[in-house]
Amino acid sequence: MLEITTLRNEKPRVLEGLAKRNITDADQKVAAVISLDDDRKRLQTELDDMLAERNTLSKQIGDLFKQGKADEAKTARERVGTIKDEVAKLEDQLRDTKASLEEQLLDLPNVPHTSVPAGAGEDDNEVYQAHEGDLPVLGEGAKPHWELADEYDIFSLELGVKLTGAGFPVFRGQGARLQRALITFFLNEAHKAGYEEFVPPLLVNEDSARGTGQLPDKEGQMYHVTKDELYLIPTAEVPLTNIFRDEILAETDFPVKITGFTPCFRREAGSYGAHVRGLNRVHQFDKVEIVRVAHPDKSYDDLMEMVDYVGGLLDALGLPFRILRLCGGDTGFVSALTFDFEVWSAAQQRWLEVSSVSNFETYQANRLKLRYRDAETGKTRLAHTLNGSALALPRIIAALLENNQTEEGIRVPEVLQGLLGQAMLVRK
RNA sequence: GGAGAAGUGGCAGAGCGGUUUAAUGCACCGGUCUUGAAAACCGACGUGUCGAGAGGCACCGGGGGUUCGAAUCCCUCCUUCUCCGCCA
Repeated sequence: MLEITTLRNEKPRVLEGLAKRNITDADQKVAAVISLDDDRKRLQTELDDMLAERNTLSKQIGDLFKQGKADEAKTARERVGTIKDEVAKLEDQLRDTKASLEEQLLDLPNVPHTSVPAGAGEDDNEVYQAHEGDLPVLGEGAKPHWELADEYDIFSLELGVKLTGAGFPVFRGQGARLQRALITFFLNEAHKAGYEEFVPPLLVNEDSARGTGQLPDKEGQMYHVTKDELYLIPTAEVPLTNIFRDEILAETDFPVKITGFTPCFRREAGSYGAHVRGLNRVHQFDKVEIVRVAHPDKSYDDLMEMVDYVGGLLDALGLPFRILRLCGGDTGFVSALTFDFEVWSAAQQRWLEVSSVSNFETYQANRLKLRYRDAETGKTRLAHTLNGSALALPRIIAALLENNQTEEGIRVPEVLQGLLGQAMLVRK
């Protein structure tokens, strides 16, 4: 959620930014928010004045009774009676105003960073860095990962259908161990890079889903356990970031760097066909996430550090990848700047997104009430939140299987060999 | 799942219808004293909101109600603790 003071004080920047998201009526929307906020202030002041008078009179009534002046007390009491009606009326108006204010504020996405290019969709994203090396060229008979999965007993989608439904892969044998090796590798690296590891709950309450912005907008994305009013997390970002909900940090607490491995659950009814075959898009997948809470002056340094870190992971795995700076039309609603990481999937001959690293500036923090105390002024200010996948497993596995297939078997990246206990995946 | 108790400022802990704008202690911060530190003393010491400011208003687990007036009474939900049951 954007801050109203930002809308008021930095309106040109806000409008310019929203234009990059192709929001045509941003001007009216911002004006409407400000006008509602004016109403809110006016109502608040009127209400406060009423309450102040009521408080004074109530105190007087007490005194008058003590002094035995019952008549005067009665007059005052009548006056309070009329105030009460006023108060009720004002409270209703204020509640309604606040509700529509919030509704309209939620309708505004984050203001993109100045470096975000304008653009309509994914075709307008900018290649920020290419780490492609020489894209691997596969020989005759190279197979996509879903065929390799059968041949090598890596995972089974059919079994997942039997147990649960479409989009729930069942990893087995060396595939299951490969998965575990990747998780361990990612967590070990995060630990080395100074991220504190958490094992968070996989179900969160409504407040948490609201805090990171999944609610009310993206309700359909999450599995909802209605009996207990809980949501299965679509990403570890939700529990990890909500750790800091309603917190006030000291400047000395920065930098906050945490990580966690969780399964992620996404309902998104995707399209069908080659795009979603195999592990390309599933309802449940494993991911290691890194989250940061940053000082506003430092958050973009932190973002670039995260980008370098994620790139390092892909280098270590020997996967060709590129980094995209998302354009305004493709940048997520709550993000100010997002870098997507895509690995080359050699058999499918296409790029697969494996990570998204974003700075949300104060957009999430405003929702979360995540603040820090400015050491100089002693005032509280909203902190910046950032997160990134490091990394999402299924597409990494897809690329590893495809890119590393040989006549003899599938080569395991060196950094995983010790964890897996084998240097090659072998046919069943 | 059943029975009982409790949720107050960073922590501890009073207050149980109107001198509470929440006592007091500890912690933290500033100062005096000191070569330095400790101790002692003085001061400041929650969050949000409206206001240029003075100051006002709201918040005592969440929500609702009673009352001229609620931290205090009532209802409801949540959480924690104790006991019982079930259980990896």
